[in-house]
Amino acid sequence: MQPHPGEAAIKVEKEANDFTGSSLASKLDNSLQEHIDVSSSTSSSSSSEDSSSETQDGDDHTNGDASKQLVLYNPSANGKGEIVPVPERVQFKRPPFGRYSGPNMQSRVLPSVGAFTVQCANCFKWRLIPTKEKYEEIRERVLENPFICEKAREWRPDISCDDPTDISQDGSRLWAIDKPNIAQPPPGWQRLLRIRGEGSTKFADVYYEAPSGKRLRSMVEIQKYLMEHPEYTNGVTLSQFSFQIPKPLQENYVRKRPPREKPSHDTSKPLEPSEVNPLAWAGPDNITDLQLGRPALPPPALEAPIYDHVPRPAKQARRTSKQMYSNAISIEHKFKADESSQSRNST
DNA sequence: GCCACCGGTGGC
DNA sequence: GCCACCGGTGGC
Repeated sequence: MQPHPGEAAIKVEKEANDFTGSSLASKLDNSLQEHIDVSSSTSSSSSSEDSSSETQDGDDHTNGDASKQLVLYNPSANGKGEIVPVPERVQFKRPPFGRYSGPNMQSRVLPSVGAFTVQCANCFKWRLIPTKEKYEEIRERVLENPFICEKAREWRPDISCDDPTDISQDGSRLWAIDKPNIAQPPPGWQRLLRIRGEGSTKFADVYYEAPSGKRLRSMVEIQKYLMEHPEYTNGVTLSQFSFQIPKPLQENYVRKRPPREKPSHDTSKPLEPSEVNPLAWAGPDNITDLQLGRPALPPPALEAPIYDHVPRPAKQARRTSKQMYSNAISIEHKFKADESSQSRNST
């Protein structure tokens, strides 16, 4: 398969009302959505906003009621007012598979999150956020304090809702919806998001890098670390950490878990025809919850489900007796977002 | 030996 | 289905 070269990415989007505290969700009926845009590789000069006809969907109202959305953006060098979406298209040659691409593949996979974007609550256009820090700051309060274009004046003096969107979901990137209101990491700490490759069992991983450089991957580890390092604990509390990961818009980006072992092979209840829903077969379950308020993406997503049996050659021996379902998509892109490389330059 | 990354489980 | 957690492993 050979997806289009310049389109390793996709936009991801979905309601954010599924983050744990559903309380929040309920309170904002206009689901906010954040997006994470991971630049993938490949060509395409993803100009910041090709409002080309391609997929005119990310821009404006990606979602009728989407009010705020965030996308991850890698500020690369500039980070000032200049917004270069997807700066580093690390020309990595798409490793066959993640890290198994051989010794010389530059740095593993791809860096990381390509851009941080937030959708204006008023005009619905996307505004690239210059730095991860700024993005985190905005994200921390999106719910109570929706983002609007005017706020971008902080780094782009003349920006307004009249300006075209900074970036559109043109299929050149992978988009993911971030969770709202995630606390900013404590001073000295970094919250890192690593996007996994397509077909993995999870979309991403969050790590916190402590002031000491130690990386922690769960609340349990954080807690333990804090206890063992009182020197970094000044006012740091667990509430400042969140391991919530964004959701990819691309359906099937993440491999689904096979149904759990049914305990009792239940045959007791014959299915009613209606339950079977003979028509259902046609319904690829994509689309489902991402109603973008528009016809659906021209889907790069459609090329996803390819059931070839090449489940990422990883730790093969690791399988239990369950089967291996693999809908490993032949991924075209193996990117990895990486914020760790981001330098702060906002303030 | 370390660690980044991936897989998978258990609980809800 | 999602989330939290963490074991294992390959690569360095």
